[in-house]
Amino acid sequence: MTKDNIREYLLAKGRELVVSQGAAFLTARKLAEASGCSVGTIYNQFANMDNFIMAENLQTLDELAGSLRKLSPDSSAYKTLNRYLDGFVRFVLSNRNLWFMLYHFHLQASVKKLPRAYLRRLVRVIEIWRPAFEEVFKDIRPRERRLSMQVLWLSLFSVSSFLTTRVLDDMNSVSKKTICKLLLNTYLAGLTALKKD
Amino acid sequence: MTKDNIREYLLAKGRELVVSQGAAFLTARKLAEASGCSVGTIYNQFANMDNFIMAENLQTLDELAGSLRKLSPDSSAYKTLNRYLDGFVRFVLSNRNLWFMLYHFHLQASVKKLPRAYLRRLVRVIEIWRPAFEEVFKDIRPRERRLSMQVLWLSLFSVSSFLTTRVLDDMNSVSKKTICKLLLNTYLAGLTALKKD
DNA sequence: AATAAATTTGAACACCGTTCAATTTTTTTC
DNA sequence: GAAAAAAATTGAACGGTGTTCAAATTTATT
Repeated sequence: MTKDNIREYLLAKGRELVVSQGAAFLTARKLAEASGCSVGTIYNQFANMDNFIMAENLQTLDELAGSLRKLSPDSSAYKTLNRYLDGFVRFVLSNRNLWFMLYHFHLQASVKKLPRAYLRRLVRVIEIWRPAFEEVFKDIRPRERRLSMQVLWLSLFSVSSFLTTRVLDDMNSVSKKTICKLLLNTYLAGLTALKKD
Repeated sequence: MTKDNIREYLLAKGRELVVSQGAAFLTARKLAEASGCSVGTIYNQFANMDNFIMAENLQTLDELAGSLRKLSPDSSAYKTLNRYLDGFVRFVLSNRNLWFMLYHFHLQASVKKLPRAYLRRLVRVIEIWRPAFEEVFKDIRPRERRLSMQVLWLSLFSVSSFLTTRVLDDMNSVSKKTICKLLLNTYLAGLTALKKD
């Protein structure tokens, strides 16, 4: 822990805490203790804890993007979209605590305006889907296609908050992945049907 | 404020605070001051603040259900579904702070199991849509129809969290209502298309 | 070695939910 | 109506939270 990477060190330690103990465990004092410094040092690196959490969340979104980018295209653009969905669901389920924190903060902070950096990351994730999406719906007008894509992503992103919790287990007998696949493919089928008019 | 309706009085005052100042303003001490009692009295009526917030949320869900039930059917079941959506969006937008608290708590508490009373209210809202939904998709097998209905409701409910915030304003040029209508109708079109196979 | 700059520290502040012995109010009994 | 018993209310106190900032320490410069 040299002085030029304290920031990264704190982020790494904070990530550990969230992964192992949950987002609620991430407090200034606990982070300080885990990192072997005082609370003041944290506030030297980050304006406040919300900013720290935001920095963690940016990392999480970057990891998601990296994870999705690693996926190779399937035989059809349609199948590729499903592959991205699989990757998305898998990422959320294997990073439950991090994703929960992301969403929790998202909701908390979004009362005000969301930071540009955060919105940029969200857009970046959409951009990964876009080529496949555009190929499947190349005969839809760009404006509408763009909107449809955003609404689809918004739906999946919204529903993903429930993937980190037990709610869906109580309400439904099918798996979380099945729910997401049903949502995706019904929506895509709807777009396909509507474009024929 | 007689002793047999302290509970209701506290809930009413709490509601006022949330509506006018936001969910973050609802603390034990502020509620006590606004209600003209001490914090102890609140804890006499509610085991903890989470339970209090839950009680508020149950009220909110009941109000939503009441508001939807007031809507008369449209000329077709399909249009009726859209009417319910309108009512839902309108309710959320005109009760932003209450809905935000509902969702915020939902997420917070759902790390554990959600209370039966809460799940019952959610089911109650779905039940309002069901007749219209079943009429539109009467030739889908009951099992799949039920699942599709739940996934649709889950999507709308999830997305609704964003209706209370400014996120959608930043990402999109269209109105929030348009987004929800697009989601609903594309999904319904998808179901219609898929059932023909 | 002495000075200057930068960094780290952690007690202190104002909040938060929550508890519970002591007080006040209400009810019951005589 | 007075006295005793039961019930309800109170609010200081506890341990926790984010955050601040003067003082101590470390690092860099002269």
